[in-house]
Amino acid sequence: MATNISTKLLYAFVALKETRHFTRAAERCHTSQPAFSAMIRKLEEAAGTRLFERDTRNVTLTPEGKLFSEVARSLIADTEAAFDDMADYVARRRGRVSIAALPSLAARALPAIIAEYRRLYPGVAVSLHDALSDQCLALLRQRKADLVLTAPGANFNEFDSRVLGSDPFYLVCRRDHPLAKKRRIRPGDLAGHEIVHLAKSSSVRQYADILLRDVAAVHSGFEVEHLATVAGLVEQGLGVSLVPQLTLFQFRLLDLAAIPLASQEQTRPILVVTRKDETLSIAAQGMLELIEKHVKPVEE
Amino acid sequence: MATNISTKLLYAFVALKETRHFTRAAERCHTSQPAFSAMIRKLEEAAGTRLFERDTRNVTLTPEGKLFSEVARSLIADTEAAFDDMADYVARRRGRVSIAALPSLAARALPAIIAEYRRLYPGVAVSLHDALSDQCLALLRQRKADLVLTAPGANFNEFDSRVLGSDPFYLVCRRDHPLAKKRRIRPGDLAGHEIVHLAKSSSVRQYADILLRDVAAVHSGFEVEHLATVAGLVEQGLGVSLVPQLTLFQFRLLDLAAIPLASQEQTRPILVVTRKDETLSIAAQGMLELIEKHVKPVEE
DNA sequence: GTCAATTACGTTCTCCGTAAGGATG
DNA sequence: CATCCTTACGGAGAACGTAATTGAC
Repeated sequence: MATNISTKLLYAFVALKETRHFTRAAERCHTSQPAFSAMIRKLEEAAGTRLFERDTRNVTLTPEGKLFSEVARSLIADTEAAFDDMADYVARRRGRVSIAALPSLAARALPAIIAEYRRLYPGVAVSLHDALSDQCLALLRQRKADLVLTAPGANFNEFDSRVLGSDPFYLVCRRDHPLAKKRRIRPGDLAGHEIVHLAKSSSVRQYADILLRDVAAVHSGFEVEHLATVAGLVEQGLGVSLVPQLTLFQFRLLDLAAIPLASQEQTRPILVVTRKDETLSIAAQGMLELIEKHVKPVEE
Repeated sequence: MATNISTKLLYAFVALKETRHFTRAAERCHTSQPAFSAMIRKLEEAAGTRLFERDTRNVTLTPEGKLFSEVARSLIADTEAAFDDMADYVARRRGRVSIAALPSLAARALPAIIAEYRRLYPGVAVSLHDALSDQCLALLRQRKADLVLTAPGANFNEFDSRVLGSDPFYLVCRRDHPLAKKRRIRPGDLAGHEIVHLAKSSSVRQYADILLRDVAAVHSGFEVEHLATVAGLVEQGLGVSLVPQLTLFQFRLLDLAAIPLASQEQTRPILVVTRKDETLSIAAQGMLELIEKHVKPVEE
């Protein structure tokens, strides 16, 4: 029933239709003339009727050949379009990639990566969501994001995740603060100091809380949403804060001191999270490679 | 460049997409599982990328596979539609055939043939033009007719023509006319009788003129367009006429006498005329076969 | 007699099926 | 350890190219 038709036969048909000459059509198809005859014969068998009327002198389309002629053109065009499209996606001349990332990553690390990506693959549409971890994962679940950059949290079993790098914590304080003179900070050093906190929903806060678990720090009473606000409060001497390296740009703007924590274990891992058992699109793979290229050197 | 893609590969793709299982998809394609794997591999090579992500447990579409999936469906559908259409034309479930014929043929012989054709092939659109010979040939030239039934005339070299049968001439007259008692008429018998003529543009007239070339017949002064008018005039005793057998029905309606001419050579050949070096459509071939089946027995 | 499509025929190559291999849960 | 996709391999059939044949002008 389902006769097997190959594009080769369609190309042969079009070549013969246009040349009206077996020998020349065979040349155009890079094949010998008898082989070409066989292809036409095979196509005619599939069609169930002669498509060309021919003798040794003339080759003309039959009425059925004329009917087939119109459709053959569009079959070829559609097939070529399909594979050309596919080649565009493979070459990242077309496509789409959507990233969701923590605000700290979205603001600082990602823009340069995205800029390079767009330079390499201008045809691919890139979208970026900056959101807190839970919302990033929700976007991933809803397929509104392909890649998520975040720090570890609860319920990551649902996804695939890989460590991209780790983001060490720093103490930030005024340059005239007593702790500003230290080269390294241990959590215990913070005992008795007022701490400006981010909201509990932020991943930075969750890691900071772990760091401060056994420390008698004084809560400043400030618990704000944005790092820029933390920076403003710290600059006014209203407290110090613990933030990851990737957010330091916010504090450097105000000429605050940033001192690394002594313990290297006290870092916030940065993960790339994807949906489980699903392949990244080629566009997204390219983005991931670029992210790894940029982030890895920062870590080591 | 032009990669050769066969429908077989597209069917394999769809089968695997729907079953998500190589072994079952292979069964659906009536092939062994390794052969099926090879087909998928070949399609992926043509696409330039993996279309399925698979391990021993799961088979899922890649993002590129999803893209291809949509287009594969329509490629298959278009190809099937093309060949199904062709099968319809071959089986004369669809198509078109246009006949142009002399009025005498169109009125009497053809309706029954066309009726049978429509019964056999109800899907084929049949059109019929009744016109004089020159106009029939003009329709053929303009491709508004596929088949012409007419009598020989000038400039038939432009076309292909075949004799279908021959239409012997009859004398028609009132039953009380002196000639009505004869069993056979020779042209000479008409000497002195008034003749009712068709217009000179008709093929009947042209053959009648040849028959009367050497006869001192009296022109009645009537030269009319339609056979029905000839019949009316003859019925009123205003003359006799010479007409081919196929037109006699017009005269029998009025209970007139019709006597065959003695000389069998004095017949009007009936030709089927087609365009030179062009194939008849399958629909038209069927019509021609039916015409030959009906006309041949009349002749012999 | 020449040009061109078809047929004949031997070779090559692709495709297929069986059987073994390997990965995964 | 059972499932199932892949690789290996040998054989069958298709496709191809060269050469001979047929046919039309």
